[in-house]
Amino acid sequence: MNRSHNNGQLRSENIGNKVSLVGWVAKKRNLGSLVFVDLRDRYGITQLVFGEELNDLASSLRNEYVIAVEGEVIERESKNKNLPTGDIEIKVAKLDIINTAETTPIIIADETDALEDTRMKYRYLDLRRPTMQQNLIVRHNIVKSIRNYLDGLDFVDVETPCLIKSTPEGARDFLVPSRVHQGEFFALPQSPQMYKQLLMIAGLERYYQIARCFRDEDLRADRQLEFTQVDVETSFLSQDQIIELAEGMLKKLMKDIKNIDVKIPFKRLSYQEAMSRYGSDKPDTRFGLELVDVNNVMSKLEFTVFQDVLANNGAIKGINIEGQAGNYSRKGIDGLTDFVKKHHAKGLAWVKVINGCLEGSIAKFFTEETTNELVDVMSAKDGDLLVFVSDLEEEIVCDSLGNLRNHLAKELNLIEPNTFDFLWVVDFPLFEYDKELDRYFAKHHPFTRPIDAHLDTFDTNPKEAIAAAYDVVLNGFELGGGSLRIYEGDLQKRMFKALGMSNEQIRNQFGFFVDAFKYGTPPHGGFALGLDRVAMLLLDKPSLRDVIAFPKAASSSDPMSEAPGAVDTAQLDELGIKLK
RNA sequence: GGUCUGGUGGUGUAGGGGUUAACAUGCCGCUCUGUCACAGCGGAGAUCGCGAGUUCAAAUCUCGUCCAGACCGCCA
Repeated sequence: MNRSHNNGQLRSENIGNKVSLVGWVAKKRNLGSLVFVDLRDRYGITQLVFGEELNDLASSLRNEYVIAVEGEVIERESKNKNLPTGDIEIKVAKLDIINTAETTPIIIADETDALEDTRMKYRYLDLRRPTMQQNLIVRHNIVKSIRNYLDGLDFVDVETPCLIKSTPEGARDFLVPSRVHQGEFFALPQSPQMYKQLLMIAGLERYYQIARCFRDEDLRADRQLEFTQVDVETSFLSQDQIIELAEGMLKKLMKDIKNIDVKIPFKRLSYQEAMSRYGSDKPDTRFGLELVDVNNVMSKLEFTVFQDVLANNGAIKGINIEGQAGNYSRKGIDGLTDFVKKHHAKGLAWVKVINGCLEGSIAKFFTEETTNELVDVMSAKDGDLLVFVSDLEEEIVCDSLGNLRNHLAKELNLIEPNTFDFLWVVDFPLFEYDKELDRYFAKHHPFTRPIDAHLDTFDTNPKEAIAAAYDVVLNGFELGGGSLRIYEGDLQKRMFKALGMSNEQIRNQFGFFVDAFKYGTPPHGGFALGLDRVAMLLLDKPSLRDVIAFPKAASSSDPMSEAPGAVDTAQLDELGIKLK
């Protein structure tokens, strides 16, 4: 198809040009013998005007017809300053209708009133909306910026396989049956973790990949079954050097995409500090509402609930919701209580500070002295609302208040738009204890290196062991993370043992990996960045679905293709699979 | 697996025991030479997600079921 220009291109300096354009009919305005058509393509909208001689044909146009026109660029009698091409229009001399279109189920415009459901079913029409195309283009530019950055630093893009061995640590694997080896399965990678480490053993030194990863877990607005990671691994670099590398990448990205200069180095918080101040290992640091430890003052109250909790090594923390005493009625506070209960808190105690005195659910337990102490420790003043959660498990206190923080920030509009607050969370625990299974699991993954100080003791004192692991957090979302890896074979074996694996299990699952470590493994480490989340945050979208071309719905299926679907028995027979 | 919310013309909503099922937009037709959310007039389009039940009567109440979304569990 010959086109001389695209639909976002023509300006008043083109007046008099003979042009040919193609695109979709976005809108027709029929004034009788005069017909206007907005012609849309990827690049924008150009107004076409049809005179009497083409009136019949132009009148037959419907929305979303694909057409080609030839004509002359003329100055508009009345200009539209909302449109880049609004000074001109095309006086059409020739109109070809290339294809017709039925009425679309959703309106093809930036603003659609269609619900998620309908948009997903007709995703190809949803993606025809300029705003969705813009999202995909920005995503492309993000990838381009990252590739440019890494290419400039000598990184090599290597593809790793999608059909791999299942290693059932962490999330559930997607399994793919093998036809040739009946009864055996490949797994889709949750990340290219072992392969990128093998590439370091191979001596590539600097690897990256825009890698598709798969996890068979339930979806959320910020979680998909398949997602894309910027996967990076390096040899011979320290933790600080890797963090600098990632910071440089993100700094360039923010400049390239948002034209924002972010300051490096980013803030750093230890895991401990993040949890105690924000109740989260991915805190949103764009606003205050920090958690305050109030064990001391609360222990002085004649309040049995708190006394019981403290007597049994529990925790009490509070948040000062500044200036909001007047804005939260009993009912409003009930709403907050329901919210923390969803996160397993048993309740929400509260007091309002009014004229230096306390009012509210636990006010009667305070003396003048303890009131002053509380006001002091919470940095409270008149008009503040103080809320508290107590529990035997500190984790529940932190988690519920951490979530309440985010909830309050939204409810009270505390977040300044277009702010990007990057932060590293470091010094993660190496292990996580599972109460039900009564054993330790790797918090990150089993290849994560303990910090040097804990190399001797991580397996004898797993509770205290700290990992050389780091997460980068943006606005309350975990963008990515990484670690230094274990590069000594015997250390890796000790790690597997600490995770409760027998020699046989190690052999079966990680034999090839352990073997590789024997032949000169360099110190290495890296990180991975969730590309979809980066795109979501930079585009300020509430869901990953807005930045993935063909995402899955929350029900783990695709409303458009209706995948997953049943397969016929011949296919199953070939695979040796019988359904129950 | 669990909790909550929702499902009504193509799309988005209102209605919550008796209605001609309302509104907006979209769609179709007619009129119109300066529109750009064109305007004016006319019109078509809904077995109210599905299945049972209660009732003289169900979009409306009850139960079940399916679908969608948010959240919890799960998940880096």
